Amino acid sequence: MQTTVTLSMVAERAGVSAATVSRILNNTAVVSAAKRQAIDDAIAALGYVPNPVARGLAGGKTWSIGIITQNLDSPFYGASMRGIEIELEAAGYSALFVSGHWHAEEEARCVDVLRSRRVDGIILLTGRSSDSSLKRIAKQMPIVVTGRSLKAPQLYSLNFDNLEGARLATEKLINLGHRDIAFVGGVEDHPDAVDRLQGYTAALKQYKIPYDESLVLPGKYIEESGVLAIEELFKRKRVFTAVFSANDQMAWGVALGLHRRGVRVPYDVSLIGFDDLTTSAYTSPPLSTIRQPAQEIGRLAALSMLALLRGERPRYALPIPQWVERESTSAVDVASLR
Amino acid sequence: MQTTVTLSMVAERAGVSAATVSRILNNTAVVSAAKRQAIDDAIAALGYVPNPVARGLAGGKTWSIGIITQNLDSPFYGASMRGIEIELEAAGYSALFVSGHWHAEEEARCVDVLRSRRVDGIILLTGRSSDSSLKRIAKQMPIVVTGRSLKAPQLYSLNFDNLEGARLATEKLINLGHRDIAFVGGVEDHPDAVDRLQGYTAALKQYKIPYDESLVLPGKYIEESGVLAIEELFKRKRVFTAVFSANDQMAWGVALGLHRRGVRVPYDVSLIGFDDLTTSAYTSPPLSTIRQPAQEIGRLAALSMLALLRGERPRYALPIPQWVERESTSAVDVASLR
DNA sequence: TTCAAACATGAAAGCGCTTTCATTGTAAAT
DNA sequence: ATTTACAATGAAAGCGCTTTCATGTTTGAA
Repeated sequence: MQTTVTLSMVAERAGVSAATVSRILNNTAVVSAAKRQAIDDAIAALGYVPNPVARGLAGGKTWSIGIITQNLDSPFYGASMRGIEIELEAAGYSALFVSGHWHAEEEARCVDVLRSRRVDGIILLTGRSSDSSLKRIAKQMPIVVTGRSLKAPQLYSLNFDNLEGARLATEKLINLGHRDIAFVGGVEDHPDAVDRLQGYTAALKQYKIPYDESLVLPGKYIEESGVLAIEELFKRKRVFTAVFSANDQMAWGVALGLHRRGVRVPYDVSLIGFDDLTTSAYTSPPLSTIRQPAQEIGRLAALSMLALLRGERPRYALPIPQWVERESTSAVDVASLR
Repeated sequence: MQTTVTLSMVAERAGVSAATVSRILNNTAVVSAAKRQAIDDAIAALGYVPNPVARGLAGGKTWSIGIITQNLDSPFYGASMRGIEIELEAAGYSALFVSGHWHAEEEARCVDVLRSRRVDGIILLTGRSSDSSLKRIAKQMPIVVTGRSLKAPQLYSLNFDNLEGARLATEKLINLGHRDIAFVGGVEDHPDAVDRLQGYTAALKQYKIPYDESLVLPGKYIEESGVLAIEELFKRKRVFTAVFSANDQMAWGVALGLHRRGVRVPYDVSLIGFDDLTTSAYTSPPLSTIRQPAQEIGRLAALSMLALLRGERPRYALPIPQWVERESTSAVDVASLR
C-alpha cells in the first residue's frame, strides 16, 4: 500500500510518457519496439500492477462483471458460478456475485447495485425479471441470461432444453415398463418448471398413457417438497411405480419420503431426478437423473459475455439433455404392484 | 449510462459546491441545516447515486471486500458466503468472491487479485496460507480468517472448536454402546482435520477404549472418500459397529458404501457426520451429525470485518458444537455383531 | 527532391469523487 | 467597538489511468 507503483513511475523509469505506457498496456496503438522493451523492463523491475479502480474511472470499463444468481448456497448455482469464475478470470475479469432469491424485486435491486458498481456486463442465472426489463437493461450494458430464449441487441440467452429433458426422463421410465408415473413439479411460475411438466405430459401422450392429475404434485425445488409430495401421494392412495422429480434436490426428499414409508428404491418404486448434482451420484442408492451441466452453463454464459463485450455475437449453445442411469431406476416388477 | 448523474450536478442544483455535497454524503463535517436540506432534495430529484469507482480512486476506499473461499460450489462454503453477503450488503459493502481450491499458492494469487482490486479487507474462509503470511497481509489491510486461532493487529480469527465437536460425536456413539468406531478423516494437513482426529482419540481415551489404527481411514472431505473408506474397511476385515465421518459429504459416501455392502444404517451400523449441511437432513436415513453453523460463521466473519474496518476490535465468537440427532444412529445391537 | 500522408509520441484534459487549504462570515472575548 | 477564534463553505489539487489533440518524424508517391 505505502509503496504503490503507478503508471507514471513506470513511464519515468522507461523514459517515455504515461500515454505511451497506457497504450502498451491496452494494446491500443503501435509503439516502437525499443520503447516497448524499455517499458516492459520497467514494469518488471518495478513490479507494476495497473489499478483497476483508476482504469475504471478513466476508461469507463471496470473489468468486472456482475453475476445475479438466485442462491449463493445452491449446489446447482454453485457449480455454475464456478464455471463463470474459470472463464472470467482467464480473461482478466472479476465476478461480482449477488443473489436475488427468486424475487423479481430483489433482482431489480441487484441490477441497481451492479450498475452503481459500474460492472461492464451482467449475467443473470435463471432470473425472475420480465423479458422486457431485461431488454431495457440490455440497452445500457451487455447481458446474458440463462433459462429462457430471448433475442435483442447486447443480450444473449442460453436455454437448456428442459422440455426435452423431462420428456426423455419420462420416456426412460415408460420404457422400463412404468405406467403410473408420479411427477413432482418445480416452482410454478418458473419457465423451466413449466417446461418440465410439459415434457412429462408430452412423453405420456407420445406413449398413449392418459394424464392423471392425481399423480402430479407441486414442489418448490427444495428437498422438503419431495418429502411432502410423497406424503400427499400416499394420502391420495394413488398407486404409482415411479416418480419423476423436477430436480435432484426434491428427488432426495422423495427418496426419504419413500424410505420413511418402507418403500424401497428402486425395487418397489423407481425414482429419477433432474440436474445431476454432484451429490446425486452418492445418494443411497445413487440417483438416476437428467444431466444439466451446471458448470458448463456457467462457462458458456461467461464466454458469451466475453463475446458480447468484444462486440461479437456469441454462438454458444448448451449441450442437449442427457440421461444418466444410476441405481434408482429399474424395470417395473409386476409382482410387486400394489 | 448516457444520463449518469454526478455529484457536481447535485451541487449545482442545490446551489452549493461539490465539496459540501461530498461532506454530507460522507458525514465528514458539519453543514448547515438549510444546505443539507437543499442537497437532500437535489439528490432525490436527480436520483443521484454515488459512483463507487470514483470514490475508490479519490478516497482510497472501494467499499468492497474480498472473500477467499475454497470452492464456490461447496455446500458448506456456499452457506457461509450467504451469511457474509447478508451482513456486508446491509453495511453497504460488496463482496468479491474468489476461490483458492485448497492451494496455498492459488490463495496467494487470490490475495494479489483482491489487492489489485483495492478491496478494503479480506475474509479468508479456512485457508491454507501460513500464519505468518496472513500476518503480513494484515499489515496492509484488515483480514479475518476462519479455521484457526491467531492474534495480530488488524487480524481477527474465528475458530470453531473442531476438537470438542469430534469428541462429542465420538462420545455420543460410545454412549450408544459402540466400541468399534471407525473414523474417516479429512485432508491431512488441514488444522480442522487434525483437530477432529484428536477429538476422536480424546473421546476414546476418555472412555478407556484402545485406539485402533485399523479403524482410522484417510479422506479428502469429498463423497468419494467415504465410499473408498468403507471398501478399505471391509478389505481390512475389521469389525465395526459405527462410523464417524469427519464431514457430512464423506458421510454420504460412507452411507452409500455401506448400502452397497448391504449394511443397513442404523440397524447394522451407526453413522455420524460433521457440519450439518442442509442436505444431511434429507438423506435416507437423515444423518446424525455435529452442527457447524456455516451461515452463522459467514455472518460473524463479515461482522468482524466491519468492526475491524471501523478500527474496533471484534468481539465475536462462534457457537459451540452441537449434536444433532437424526436417524443414522442407534444403540448398538449386540445380537447383530458380526 | 518535394510534399502529402501516415506514423509514433507527448502534453494535457478529464473520469467523479475526496480532501486540503484558504476564505468568508459570525459569535465570543476583550 | 475591536480583535480573536471558530464554524461553514468554496476553490482547487489530486487519486491513477485513458484518450483526445497536437506535434514532430518518416515514408512513399510524384
